[in-house]
Amino acid sequence: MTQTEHKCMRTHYSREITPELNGEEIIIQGWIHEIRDLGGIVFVLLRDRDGITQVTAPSKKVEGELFKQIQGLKKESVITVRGKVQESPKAPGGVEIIPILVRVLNKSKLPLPLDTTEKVRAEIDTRLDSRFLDLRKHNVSSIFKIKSRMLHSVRVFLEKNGYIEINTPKLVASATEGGTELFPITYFEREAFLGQSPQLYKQIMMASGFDKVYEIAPIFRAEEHDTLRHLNEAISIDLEAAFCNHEDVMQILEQLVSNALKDVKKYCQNELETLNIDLEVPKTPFERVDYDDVVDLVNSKGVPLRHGEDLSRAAEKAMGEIKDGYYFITGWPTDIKPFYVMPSEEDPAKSCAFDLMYHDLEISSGAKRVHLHDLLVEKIQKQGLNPDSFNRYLAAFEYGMPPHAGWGLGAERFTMCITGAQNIRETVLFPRDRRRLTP
RNA sequence: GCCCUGGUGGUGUAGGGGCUAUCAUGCGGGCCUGUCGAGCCCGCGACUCGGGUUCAAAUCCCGGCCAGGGCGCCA
Repeated sequence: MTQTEHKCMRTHYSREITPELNGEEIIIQGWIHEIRDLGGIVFVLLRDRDGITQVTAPSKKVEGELFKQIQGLKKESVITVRGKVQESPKAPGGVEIIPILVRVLNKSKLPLPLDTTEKVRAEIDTRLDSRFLDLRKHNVSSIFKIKSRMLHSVRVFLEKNGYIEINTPKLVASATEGGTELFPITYFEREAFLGQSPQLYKQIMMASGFDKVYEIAPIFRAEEHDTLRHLNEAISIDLEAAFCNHEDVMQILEQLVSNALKDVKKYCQNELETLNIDLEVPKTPFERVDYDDVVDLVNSKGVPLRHGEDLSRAAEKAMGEIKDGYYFITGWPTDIKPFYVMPSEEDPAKSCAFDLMYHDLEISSGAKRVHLHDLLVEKIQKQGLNPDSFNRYLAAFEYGMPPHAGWGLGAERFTMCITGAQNIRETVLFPRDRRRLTP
């Protein structure tokens, strides 16, 4: 094989081959999905990233050497096929390729660690071990094409709305932010940690004059949770806006969600079809449910929830039974929210924090932040944390910090909502959970 | 971290003190000119690891590891 044969010679993807191309000579490239050798005629199903094309080799129409070569092909080998498009009602999709030349670019080891045709379903663990093979299945790759489009849509939407994309450090010194467990790492002669959230950094950016910022980046949480909706490494879509309150950023959030769904519906028709999903684009504004009412609603379902408690899993499920689609929970008690959340002016026991829910899943939480230095110090102390370890953060509040608000949206959880995935691991190429660190 | 369940060919499973360990798919070989979960024939390939009970353990008991489900935790 010469060097030039390595470059992409493909003229068409499977999806582009229509009966109108009848008689044309084309080149397709991909993997051998299946071979059906009937003796005098061989069917080779060639799979590329969007679809499958049938290559049909009748012994009468295909010369002896080539016919023999085709009979000897193996599953999941990578091949290039030059051939003539043949319109045929007997072929899947009404078209097939009569081969003129077949070149094997690389063979696959057999047997395969999992069945790419899904005659035998593999478990998620087996699939993740051989993720590259798992992703050859269109129903698996569709999830990631949708995730890609969603993230693209989010970026376009935020840029259009004047947001500046920022990058904050993932190697951090402080473990004093409170809350979640952090992953400790060695930073030369010191201990450092992997960032749990860009929260403090994006707030510091509010004192920079950028006004509106967002970041799409990984967050790391060392919690030993082992559920279908938690990861130890996830992608967070974070946003912070100055001269805004919680109502303003809730509006941005609901518009962003609705817009992303609209774009996915528009640009991912094939993927949605593959996944058998009829995507509904929700109308804005989303319903707002006050925390006080949530307590009553949950209790009315027979699930115990005391005022002042965070939602248990049972409480979330109860809400999922009552509410459909996307909705906000507002008016959270100040006591169960972090120090940087602004208490409500009318009733300081209530906060300006909100969660965005989809059925029984929390996909985003945000708030109007505390922008007053002294109040922030007071709140840090109240939570049993040491203000000294927040020096660099607090300094930003001493030289003209505007009022601001923001939120974080879990990219994987949002992808679950769009694709209907029941396991968050389905929405990450290489998930990191309590047990899995490879591949 | 807690509770429950499980670990059998490459994959997905049946069985549950003594069997030649079930079936499907796969893989290898053969037949077959319209397959599309192709079909038919022949063959290949497995009891998670360590200890214990027993004449005998894949099966029962204990522990490890791993997995599935649920919960907790998740500023």
